[in-house]
Amino acid sequence: MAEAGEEEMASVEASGFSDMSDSEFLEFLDLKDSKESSASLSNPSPSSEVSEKDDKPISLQNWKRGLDILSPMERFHLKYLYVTDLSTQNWCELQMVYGKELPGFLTPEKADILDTGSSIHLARELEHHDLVTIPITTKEDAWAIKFLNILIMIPTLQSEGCIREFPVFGEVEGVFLVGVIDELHYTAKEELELAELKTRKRPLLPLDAQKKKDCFQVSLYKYIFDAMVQGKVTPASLIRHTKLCPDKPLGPSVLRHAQQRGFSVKSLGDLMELVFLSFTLSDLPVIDILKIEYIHQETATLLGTEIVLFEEKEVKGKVQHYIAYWMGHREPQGVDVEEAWKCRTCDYTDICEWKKGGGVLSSTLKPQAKKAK
DNA sequence: ATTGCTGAAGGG
Repeated sequence: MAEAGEEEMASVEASGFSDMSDSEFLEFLDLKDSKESSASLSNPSPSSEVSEKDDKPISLQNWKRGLDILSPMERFHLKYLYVTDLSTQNWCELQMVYGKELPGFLTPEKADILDTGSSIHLARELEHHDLVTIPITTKEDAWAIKFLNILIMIPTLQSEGCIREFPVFGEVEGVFLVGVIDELHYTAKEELELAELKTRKRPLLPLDAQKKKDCFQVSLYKYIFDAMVQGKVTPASLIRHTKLCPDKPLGPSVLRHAQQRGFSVKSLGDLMELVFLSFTLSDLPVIDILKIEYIHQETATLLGTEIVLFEEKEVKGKVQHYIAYWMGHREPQGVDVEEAWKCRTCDYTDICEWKKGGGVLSSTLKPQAKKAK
């Protein structure tokens, strides 16, 4: 697309996962699982290999499935969550679950609003730096690009004072979270400020519920970012959660690009170490200020600004509650009655079992959550 | 493959 000039920073974009839509696995009632389990139950061979090791024999895994229903993390085949998974969970947990089960199920009107929002964000990003498209084939390549972006962006923040679309990741309350910070910059008072832009279809201030969700989102970013600069996010933790292969060869286009940027790396593991060092040795502060700006999509008028008070214990408590669902320790919940107005604009209102049950999950919806031990 | 895999965020 565009080449990087001398002072210009080019953020790198990966391409190559375009076939993802094929894997729209609809495991709504997961009939397949019950079949498998009965088959493997009649084939018991547990005594010899029943161990607490990571490498459980396949038969044991199936056997376990039959007795115990999978947690949502397992059922959706997820190794990690996005920050926005948790913030949409804050809006309505059940809506988020339906969104995972029926991906791409949105009214055209809503999709339009989202698209407009994306375009505005992209335009802002392009004001700041160019994008370079790099073909990739593996997830290791994709993460390598993410790491290269970080390696370029940290010094840029320190020298130019502003970066956009900064990737963050780390373990939070036992689950690995991945996200992208809209903007980081230093203020006149040398404070590090996170700025999140939210665009709105109608020129109105957001409701409290909207603000609450957005505040939670930026709080999560700070939570993760701070952990990164404090050296708490290690390559080992990253590898354990994402199951990335640090020694798998990187694609030629990725290697070429890394060299172009002056990084003499040969593997993903090398890049991880560099990123870890860059985070811990760059004198990056923790985030001082969390700011959200709401603008009108059509006119770009500023509708309001929120400065978010970061309350670590509260954020932590919320995350624990949300993660409990993902780990299968509790059932998903819909909104409280006083927030039932949210159902009016929900795309899943017709099928929602919470709504039908008037505030309890009807038993027909899904497998019961796994009991907490 | 008796299996595997993930641009994140995009608003309400």
